[in-house]
Amino acid sequence: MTTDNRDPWYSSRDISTTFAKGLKVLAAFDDGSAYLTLPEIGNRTGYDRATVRRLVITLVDEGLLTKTDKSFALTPKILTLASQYLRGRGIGATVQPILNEYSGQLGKEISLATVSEAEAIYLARSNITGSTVSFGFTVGSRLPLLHTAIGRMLLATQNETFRRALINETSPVQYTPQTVTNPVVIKQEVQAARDQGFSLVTSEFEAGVSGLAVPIGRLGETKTVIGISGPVTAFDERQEFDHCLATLQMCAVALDRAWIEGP
Amino acid sequence: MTTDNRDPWYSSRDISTTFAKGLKVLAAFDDGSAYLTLPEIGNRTGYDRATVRRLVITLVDEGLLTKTDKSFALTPKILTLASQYLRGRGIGATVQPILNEYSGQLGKEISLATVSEAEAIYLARSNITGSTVSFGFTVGSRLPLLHTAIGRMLLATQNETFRRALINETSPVQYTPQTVTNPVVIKQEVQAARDQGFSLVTSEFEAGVSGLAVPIGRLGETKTVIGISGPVTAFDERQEFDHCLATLQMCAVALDRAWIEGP
DNA sequence: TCAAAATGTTCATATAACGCACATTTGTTG
DNA sequence: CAACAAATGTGCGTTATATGAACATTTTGA
Repeated sequence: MTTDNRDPWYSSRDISTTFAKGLKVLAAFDDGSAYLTLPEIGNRTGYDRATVRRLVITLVDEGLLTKTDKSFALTPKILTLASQYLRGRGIGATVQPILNEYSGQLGKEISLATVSEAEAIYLARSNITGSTVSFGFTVGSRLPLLHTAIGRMLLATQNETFRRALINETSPVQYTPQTVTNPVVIKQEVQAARDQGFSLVTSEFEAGVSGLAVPIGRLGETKTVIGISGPVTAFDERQEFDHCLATLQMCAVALDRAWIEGP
Repeated sequence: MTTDNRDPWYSSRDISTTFAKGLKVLAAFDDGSAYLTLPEIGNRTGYDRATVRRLVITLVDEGLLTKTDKSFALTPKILTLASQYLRGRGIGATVQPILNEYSGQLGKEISLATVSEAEAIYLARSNITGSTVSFGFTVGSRLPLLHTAIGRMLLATQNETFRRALINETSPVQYTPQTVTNPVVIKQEVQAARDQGFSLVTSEFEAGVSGLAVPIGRLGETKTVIGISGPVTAFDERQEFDHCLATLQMCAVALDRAWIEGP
C-alpha cells in the first residue's frame, strides 16, 4: 500500500472489492484478539453487518474460521500457508541450523528479518538452548523500520526511492524518550548503516535495549538482515561489540553462501 | 468441508463466491511452489484467466503477493496471521518451554498437534539442542489422521459422529506396505487409543518409523495431542516404551495445567 | 521473419454483492 | 418478571460488480 513501485501495471478498477473486503475481515483477527463476534468485526472493518456476515460465513466454509457460540476464531489452517512460505525459502532446512550454530558461539539469540510493506518482519530466530524464557515465538511478528537496528539496516538495503518515501511519509512514533523522531537524523543513521555495513540502535524502541544488525549479501542485492539485541550495556565495551559484529558478519556470510534465492 | 457439523446455520447462498475464489487462489500457493504465473494459477484453480488476474492483483494490492517478472510469490505478510494464531493460544509463551523441558528429559523431539478439517496439523515442536539436523520447521505441516499415531489419537478425542464419518468417507492411502487400509481395523485402533489413552502406530505412514501419541486433558474435552516418533526399534523394548509413554503423559499433564483455553 | 499459440486486457452484460427493512435475540428498567 | 429498547441476525429488490467472450499483446516455434 505505502510507497509502492510507481509502476502502474494495474489500475484500481482491476481490484476485486469483495475479495479485498474479505481479506480485511480476516485481518481483523490480526491484533491478537482470539475471539470476535460479528458486530466486533463490523466495527473493526467498517463494513455493513450483512456484508461481514457473508464474508465470515465464507471463511468458516473454507475452514479458516470456526464458530463457537456467537464468536469466531481462527483455525490452525492459517498455519499451512505460512509454513509453506517458510519452507519455500528454506528457512527451516538451511537457515535455522546456521542461526543456531552462530547463536551458540555468541551466546545470544540471532534473528533474521525482512521487510514487509512499511515494517520489518521476523522470518526466523535461533533456538539457543539455555534461554527457555525469552522464546516468544517471534516468527511473524513485526517491528518498526525507523527505530530499530534491524529496521534501519533493512531500510539501508532498499533503493533510495523507497527509503526516502518511507522516511518522509511515516510519522515517527516516540516509543521511548530516546527515540529519534527527526527524519533528517534517521536518514543520516540509515546512510551510516549503508556506509559501515551495520546498524546499532540504542534504547529507541524498547528502553534499555540495544540492537545490532548486519545485512545478508551485498547491500542492495538482498533484502534480508540478521540481528541481535540485549541490554544497552551489552555493546558498551569495544571488545565485546567487535566480537558480536564479527560473529554476526560471519553468520551473514554463511547464510549468503547457503542461500539460493532471496525473498 | 468434509464431515462438518450437520448444523444448517448457514445456507450455501450465504457464501460470497468471489471471496471464496480469491481464497482458493491464495491456497494455490499451498503446495510448495514458490513462484506461480497467472496461467499456472488458472490451471490449479480452474478459474478464467481474467478472474485469476483480478484476484491476484487484489492480493498484490493487499501486500500478500509480490510480482516479479511474470511470476507471483507469497510475501512474509502471511506470517503475521499465523503468528497471531500461535500467540493467541500461548504456543510460544507457555507450550514451547514445557515441550522443550520434557523433550530434554526424553532425548526425543515432542510435537503438539491438533485437528484441522480432515488432517492433523502441527502447532509446535520442541527445540532439542543436539538435533540441528531434523528440524524442518514442521509447525503448520499436516499429516493424515488415519495412519499416524498423532492422527489416530486426535480422532479418538473427537465425537463419534466425526470419527465415524471421517473413517467411512476418507479413502485410505497405502503409504507403506504396512499401512492399514481396512476401515474396520482403523476403527478398532482408534477405539483402542480411546480405551488405553495412547496410540502407537508402526511403519504405517513412513516405512521404518513409529509414532507414539497421548492426548492433552481428558479424552473428549480437548482436541490436542502430543507425540514422538522414531525408528521402529525405538519402542520395541518394553522398558523403553514405558519410559517414553510415562514421560509423554507427564508432559501432557503439565501442558493441561499450564493451558487456559483449548483450540 | 513470420505465423500460431498462449497469455494479457477491455468492456457489455448477467450476476452476485449491497444494505435497507423486517425479524429475532439480548439487555435493561420500572 | 414483564414490557420496552437496543443490538444483532437475515431476506430481498436494486444496483454496482464480477464475469468471460472478444480483442490486443506477447511468447513460442518453425
